[in-house]
Amino acid sequence: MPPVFALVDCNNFYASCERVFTPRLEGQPIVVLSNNDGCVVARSNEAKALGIGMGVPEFQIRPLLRAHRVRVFSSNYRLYGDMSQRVMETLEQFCPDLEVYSIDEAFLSLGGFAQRNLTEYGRQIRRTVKQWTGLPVSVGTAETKTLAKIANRIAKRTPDIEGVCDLLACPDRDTLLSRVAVEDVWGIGRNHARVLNQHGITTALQLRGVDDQWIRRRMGIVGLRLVMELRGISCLDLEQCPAPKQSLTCSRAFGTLISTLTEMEEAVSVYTSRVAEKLRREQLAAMGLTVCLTTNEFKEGPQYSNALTLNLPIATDSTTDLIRSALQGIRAIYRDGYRYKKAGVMLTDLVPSSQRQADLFDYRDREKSKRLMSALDSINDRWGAGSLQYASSGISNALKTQFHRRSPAYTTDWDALPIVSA
DNA sequence: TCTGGGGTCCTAGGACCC
DNA sequence: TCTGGGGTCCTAGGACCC
Repeated sequence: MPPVFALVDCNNFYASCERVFTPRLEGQPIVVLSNNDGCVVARSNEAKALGIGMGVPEFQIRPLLRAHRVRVFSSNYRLYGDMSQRVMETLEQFCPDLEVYSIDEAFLSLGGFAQRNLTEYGRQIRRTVKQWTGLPVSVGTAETKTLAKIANRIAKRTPDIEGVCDLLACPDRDTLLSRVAVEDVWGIGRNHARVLNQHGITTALQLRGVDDQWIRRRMGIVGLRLVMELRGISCLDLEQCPAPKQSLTCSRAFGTLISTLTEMEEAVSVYTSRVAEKLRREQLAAMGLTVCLTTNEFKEGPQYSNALTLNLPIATDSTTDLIRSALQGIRAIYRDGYRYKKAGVMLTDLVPSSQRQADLFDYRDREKSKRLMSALDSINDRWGAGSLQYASSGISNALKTQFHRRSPAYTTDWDALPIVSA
């Protein structure tokens, strides 16, 4: 049975999530900003039409935002995460073979649905997701994941096909591929696009026709696989059970610059607590910990950035242990005389927490630590992140990430339920 | 004044071993 | 004093994704 993939992708996901709970914003330009209200991370179609680019710093487009009365939101990841889960649960009803590829997209394996009219099936998916979650999605189908991505892109950009494109049923595939720029192909980033353009390859159609040896030399095995996928030979399978995580990170830019070790220690302590929570949620323990810090690269003045990796004596998921190591690390690389913009903590060499190796010299009471951590997690889960925290995390507000324009947690907080009035 | 955060995979080169 | 080839593992850096 030849493979058939569908890619279902939410349109302008974060912006659409905001709109679901504020329907009068339908037709209005919306943007959603990153942490600290720094950059644009999502745009409604109306905002895109104003020429607002992805990743643009907010302060650069402030006059434009004001002139066109663009609605601006800080990012609200709890809301988006919850909405994402609802979309995925809806998709599962249509096809149990589903790979959640990112927060706003999923691949479905429709090999067994080949006799069906896939365009019609896609429309049904689209209608149902819209009805059950309020979110608009686009559907692209083809015989490989890479082509399904392209089909989805076509579905989004062609107004008269109602958000669904089945490339298998398109008689003029070559024409369609000739209209897709090579940098818009999944897996082609800025650098590869530049090299390909230099060799006269500017469209997906041209990329499909390149010489195997040439692409292997230029872009390695990844490039060759990509070209095969464009030719309709499936090389990327559906990955239903996500591979266990290899690393977990918490890093943030500060609300304001930091220039004391005490503040830096507080920040690192907070970030370590966050990443330790993630670690326990994944039921993993870490054997490696990396701390890093950096000054503001966009600013004049002395620059410094550094990172240090520590090997932990035993695999651990205890916030206490991890903070101790992280502080040791940050003290080693901290230098006076700089104004720091950002710091981060990464956990590596992750192992399942159930099969942690016991250490001969590990005399601490593991059970006690486990009970402490689960108490900590349930309190913070119930009362909000950071309700209970370590003294080393301090109480200073300077470090707080800023979200001046955040929408309520409509779906995950009883106090923030939207109010319907007659 | 103001520029995000969190991941994965591949490759080349060096160290080391037999 | 001369001299080979192959394998594995690790790391850093580059490229990509959302």
